[in-house]
Amino acid sequence: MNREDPGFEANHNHDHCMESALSTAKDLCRERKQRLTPIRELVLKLIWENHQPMGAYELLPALAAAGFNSAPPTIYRALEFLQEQGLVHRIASLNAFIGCPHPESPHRSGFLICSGCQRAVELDTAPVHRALSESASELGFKIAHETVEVVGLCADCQSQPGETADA
Amino acid sequence: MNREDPGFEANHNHDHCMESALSTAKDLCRERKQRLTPIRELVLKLIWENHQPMGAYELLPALAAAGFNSAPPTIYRALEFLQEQGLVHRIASLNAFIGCPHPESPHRSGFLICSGCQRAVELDTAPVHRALSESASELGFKIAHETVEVVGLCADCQSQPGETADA
DNA sequence: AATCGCCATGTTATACTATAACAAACCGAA
DNA sequence: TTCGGTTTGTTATAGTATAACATGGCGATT
Ligand SMILES: [Zn+2]
Ligand SMILES: [Zn+2]
Ligand SMILES: [Zn+2]
Ligand SMILES: [Zn+2]
Repeated sequence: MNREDPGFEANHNHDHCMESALSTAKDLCRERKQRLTPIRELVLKLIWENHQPMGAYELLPALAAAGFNSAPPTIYRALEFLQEQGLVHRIASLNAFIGCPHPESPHRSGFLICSGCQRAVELDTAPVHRALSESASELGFKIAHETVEVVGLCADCQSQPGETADA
Repeated sequence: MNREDPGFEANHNHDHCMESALSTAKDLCRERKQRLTPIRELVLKLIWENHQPMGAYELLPALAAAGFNSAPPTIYRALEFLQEQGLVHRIASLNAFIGCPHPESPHRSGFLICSGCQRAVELDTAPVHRALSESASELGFKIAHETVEVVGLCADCQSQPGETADA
């Protein structure tokens, strides 16, 4: 546990990062008496391998290649399970799914999404949540769920020529 | 201009609210030399009439009823125009569109969405933006666009029996 | 070990959301 | 009036997600 979130750093140890996420997932599912079946584990692995938001249909070919059925319900069921366990999050503005770097406890999620390199990192949403809570409570609104997805350019991509900060 | 944003108040003057939005839209388009054609105006009217986020395909029948072609491109083109002019916003987490209460100038948008009555109100996102900017700048991330969509229960719906704050 | 029931997966079909591509009509400026 | 760009019509298709029911595997209980 307590893995590092590599953020937008391109040169972190990908393999370690992924293995660590999978191992944490196994531990958590065992603790919770949930079944991390081969399909579910494979989907989680694929998401971490790519290390960027992945569309459901992008994942299907790899499922087929691994010998599983690859009709849409297969992948959506796996994604549903992984989301319920907090192992992946859905990014609504991209129709895509990404691994959660700290699935041990449920939490509000928010993302910075780089339009240059397509990577996304999970934000600490506490400050955003405080701001939202304040606005909401003025209206007597009771928050149940927050979607916070910010598109822009990461530090690396800002220094690449040709990248502009358009969404 | 300077219309009131009725927020979650159920008993505001709907007709006035809608007429005002349409009249503002006409003014803005004239100023900008953009053409608020009958289809575009009708789509905007339908969105304001319902006064809640509307899916593209929910709007199509009314287009057909008004004698227009009602194939999907018709509605998406109108919505694209209205978004470009800032007259409507898209809510990604709902795949839906809603009228903007202050389209005079471009702005970041954010929404509180009531899961009880399906209404949505546009937030003042300045405080949220400050919080996001701070988090982003720590990572050297340059923000281009923010999606902020908060689901919960409005004050009215909290007092209705049977409503819970689940998203 | 056998049984039972639940959960997971397979399979087919379909709903829902959005865009591509090209033709025809319209509209406004020169 | 003519021209050229914009808007709309039309057909087709891409992309995202779920319904519904059958089948199979796994694990708890006996
Ligand atoms: Zn997370
Ligand atoms: Zn980047
Ligand atoms: Zn707005
Ligand atoms: Zn409400």
